[in-house]
Amino acid sequence: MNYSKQTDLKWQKKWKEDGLYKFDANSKKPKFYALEMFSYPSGAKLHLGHWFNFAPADSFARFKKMQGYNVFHPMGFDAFGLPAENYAIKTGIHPEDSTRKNIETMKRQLEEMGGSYDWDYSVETCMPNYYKWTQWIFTKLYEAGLAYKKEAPVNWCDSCKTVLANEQVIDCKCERCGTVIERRKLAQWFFKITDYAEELLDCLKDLDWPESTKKVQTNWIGKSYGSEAKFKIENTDLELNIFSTRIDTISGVTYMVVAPESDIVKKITTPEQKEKVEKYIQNTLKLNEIDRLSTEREKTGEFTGAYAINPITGDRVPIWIADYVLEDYGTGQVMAVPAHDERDYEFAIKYNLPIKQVITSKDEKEVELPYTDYGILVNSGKYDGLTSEEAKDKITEELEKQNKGRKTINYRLKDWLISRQRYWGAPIPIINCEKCGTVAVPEKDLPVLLPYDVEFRPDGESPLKKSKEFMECKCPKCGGPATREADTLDTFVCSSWYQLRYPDAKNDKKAFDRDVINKMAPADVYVGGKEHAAMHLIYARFMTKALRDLGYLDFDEPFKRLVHQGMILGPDGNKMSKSKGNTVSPDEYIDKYGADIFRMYLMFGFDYKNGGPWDDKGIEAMTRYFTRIEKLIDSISNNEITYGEEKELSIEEKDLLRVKARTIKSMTQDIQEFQFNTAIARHMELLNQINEYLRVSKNINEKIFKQVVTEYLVLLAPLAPHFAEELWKAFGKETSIHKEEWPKVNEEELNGGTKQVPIQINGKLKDCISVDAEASNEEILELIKKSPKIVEAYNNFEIKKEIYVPGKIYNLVTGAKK
RNA sequence: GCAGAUGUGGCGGAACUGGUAGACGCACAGGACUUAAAAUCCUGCGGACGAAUAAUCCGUGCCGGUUCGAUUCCGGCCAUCUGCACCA
Repeated sequence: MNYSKQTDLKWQKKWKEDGLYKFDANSKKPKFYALEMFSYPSGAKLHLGHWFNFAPADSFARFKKMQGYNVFHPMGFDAFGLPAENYAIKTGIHPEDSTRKNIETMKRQLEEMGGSYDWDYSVETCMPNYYKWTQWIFTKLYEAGLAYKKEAPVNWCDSCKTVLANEQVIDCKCERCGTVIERRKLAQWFFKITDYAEELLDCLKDLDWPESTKKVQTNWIGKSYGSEAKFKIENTDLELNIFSTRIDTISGVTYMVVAPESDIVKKITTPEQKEKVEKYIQNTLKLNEIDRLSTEREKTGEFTGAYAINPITGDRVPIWIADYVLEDYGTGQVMAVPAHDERDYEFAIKYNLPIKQVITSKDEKEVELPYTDYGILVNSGKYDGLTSEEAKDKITEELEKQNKGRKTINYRLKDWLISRQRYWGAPIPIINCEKCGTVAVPEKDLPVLLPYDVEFRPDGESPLKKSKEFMECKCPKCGGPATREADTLDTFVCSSWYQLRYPDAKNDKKAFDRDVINKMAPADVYVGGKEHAAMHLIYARFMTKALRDLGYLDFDEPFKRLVHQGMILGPDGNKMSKSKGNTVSPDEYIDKYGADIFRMYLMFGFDYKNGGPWDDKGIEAMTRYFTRIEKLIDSISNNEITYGEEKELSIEEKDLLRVKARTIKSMTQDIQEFQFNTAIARHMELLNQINEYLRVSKNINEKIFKQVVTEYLVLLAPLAPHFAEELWKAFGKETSIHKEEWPKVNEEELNGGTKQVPIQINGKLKDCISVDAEASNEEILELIKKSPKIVEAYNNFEIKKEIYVPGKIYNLVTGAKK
C-alpha cells in the first residue's frame, strides 16, 4: 500500500501553504459554526479520547463545508486549572511552562490528525489577551448585581491546610492525601445563576439536544411548586418561614426543624438548651461530608427549647435543629409532619415526638404510616374531606389572607460559587479598599495579570496572598492604599464564554464585537462529552443569557444542537486510567498506519455516541479497505480496464447507479446524525458494487463507471482527508478534493435497476422475487401470483386475506386446508 | 430511593414512519493462486434437525398483549451502566 504517515505530512504541508482551511468571514455562503468542546491541556499529549471526540467531529465539519456552508471550525485550549497546578506542586515545573509546552504539542498533534481548524481564531484561556476579557465579564456581572460575595461553606482538607475545589474532592476525601474533608465557612464570590433558573429551564424545550441531557439539566435546576408558611415563634417577634410542597399536611405538624447552621438558632435557643445545642452545632460542622450526606445514617437532632405556633391550627409545636435539614435549600427551615414524610417519621420515632395523621387514602382504607401519597384530609378541622390537591389551594389561600404565607416556587439550583483559593486561574478583578469597600478593577486597568513568581505550594492560604507585589495596590476610586482579591476564578468561568470569543479572537478592544457574534453565533453544532451536562453546559447557557441582558449580544442560547460522543474504554472494559494501567496511546497507531486509517477505524469500529472498549483487531481490516480502494484507482490510472462501446444503460449499470445514489443518500443522512459507522459501511458497499460491476459487466461503460468512481472518492473526502486527496491526484485531478461539492442524490438513478419484493405466507417469509425497479405494481403482483409458493398455497388452502403493500411486501393469510 | 440510557450471532455493530432480523466488518471454516507461507481473490457462516445449496421449527433480556405481520407499539418484570441523591 502506498498510503502512510508520509502521505499525511505531504498534504498537511500543501494545505497549509494553500490556506485551504482559512475561514472567510466575508463569504456569501450560509455560515455553519461547528464547535467541539476545547481541550484541557493537562496531559502532555492528545489521548485516545481526544481523537475519538475530535477526528469524527472534524469529518462532520468537512462534510458541512462540502455541502456548501461557510464552515467556521475553531479549536482552542481550556488552559487554566488544577491539574497543571497539582503537577507543578509535584514536579516543581511552573504551570505556565508545562501548559505552554502541552498546548504546542497538542496543537501539532491536531494538525497531524488532519483537523480542518483555522488556528487564526484560536483561544487559550490562560493568555492575558483572553483572561482580560474573562475578568471584564466578571466586572460587568458585578456591576449588574450578578456577582456577589457571601460567606459560604468550602471544602477544607486539614492535612494539606487548604481549601479544595469540588473537583478535587473524591468520595469526600482530598484527592491528594486522602484525608476526609471538612466544611468551613469563608467569604466567597458567586454568580447569581439562580436569577436565570426559570429561563434556563424554559428554553430547554427548544434546543436540539439529547433528551437525557435536557433531563439532567431539568433535575439539576429542580423546580418544585409549593407554599411558604410563617410560624410565629412563641414569646418573640421572630418567625420561622418554611417551604413545603405538601402544605395540605400542615395540620399534621408536630414539630419544626431548622438547619443547625442557621443564624436564627442562636436567637431562639433557650438558656437551658444552649449548651446541648451548641455542642450539636459543633459536631455537625466537624462531621465529615460522608456522614452528613449519608441517607443510611440515623438522624440526629437537638431541641432548642423554643416553640412555634401553627398558623392554621394554632398548635404549639417544639422547634428542633437537625442536620437532615439543609441550610441552602428552600428556607433552611421545615415543618415536620411525621405521619406523612419518611424522614420526619424516622426522626419522630427516635425522639419520641408525637405523630398526627391528617391524610387518609382516597378509597378510605386504613393506611400505614408514614403515608406519603396524596389522599383525603382528616383531623384538619374545616379542611376535612378535601383532597390533597384541593386542600393545597385552600390552605394557601387562607395563609395569604392572614399574610402568613403564599404560593411559591423553589429551585434546587444554587448560585455558582466561582472563587478558587488557587494560583493557576484568572485573578478575580476586585480591589478591597478600606474606605471604598469592594471596587471592581476598571476596564483600563485590565487584565489583572497573574504573577509568575508565586509560591503555590498549599498551606491554607490563597497562593496570590503571598505575593506582596500582587496584593498591594491603589484603590481606583480614592487612590488610597488597597489590596487585591487573592482568589482566582473557577475555570468554568473561562470556558463559559470561549465560544463567543472564537469568531473575534484577536479583538483587543472588546471581548467580542456585537455584530460579529450575532452573525456567527449560536454554534450550529456542539460536540463533547456528556459529563459536562450539568456544569459547563449550564454555565455557558447562563453566561449567554446574562450577556444578552447586559446588551452585548442578541441571542438566547449558545449551542443550537448538541451531540455527545461516547467514551472509549480500556480493553478490559473499564474507564481508561493510568492507575489501572489500561490506557491506549494513539501515537503508535498513527505512526504505523497513518492518521486516516486510524480516524476511519475509530469511526467505523465504534458507535460514535456510545463508544466502547478499545480493540484494535479491526484496524487491519481498515488497512485492507484502503488497499482495495488504491487498487481500484491504480487499475484506472494504469489503464488496466477495457471499456466497451457506449450503449443504452444495461441492468448492471442501472444497479451500479442505484447503489451509488443510495450510498449518497444514506451517507448524507448518517453523517448528519454522527453515525459514521454506517456511513462507512455504505461506502464499502459501494466499492463492493463497483467491483461487482467490473466483474459482471461485459461492456464497461467508461462514462458511467468513471462518474461513479469520482463520486465515490468525493464521498471519502471528509472521512479520510489525506488519503482521498492523494487518490484524487492519482485519478488525474489537479485541484483539491476538499473543494468539491458533496454529491447529490439523483432520484431517477435511485429507482433504477432491480429490486427485491419479499413474499410472506402468514407473516413468514417464503419467497422473494427480483423485479425491474420500474415495473408497475400490477406487473409485480402478477409475478407474485406466479410464485410457486403462492400457487401452492392457493391450491391447498382457503385464502382468508391478502395484503399487498405495493412494491414493498406481499403477505397471504391462509385458513384451513381445502 | 429517584431519573435517564442500554439489552440483537463467537465479536464490533445494522435494520427508514410496524414490512426480507443479523447490513458492513472482524473472527472462523473450505477452496483458488503458491514449492510453501504471507498477501490477495472466491464461497460458507444465528441455532436445532438433516447428506443437503431440500423441508420444517426456534430465535432480537424475560412474560404477556395489539396486528396479516413486532427488534420496532402497549402492559408487567429482570439485568447492566450513567447521573442525582435526607431537596421538605
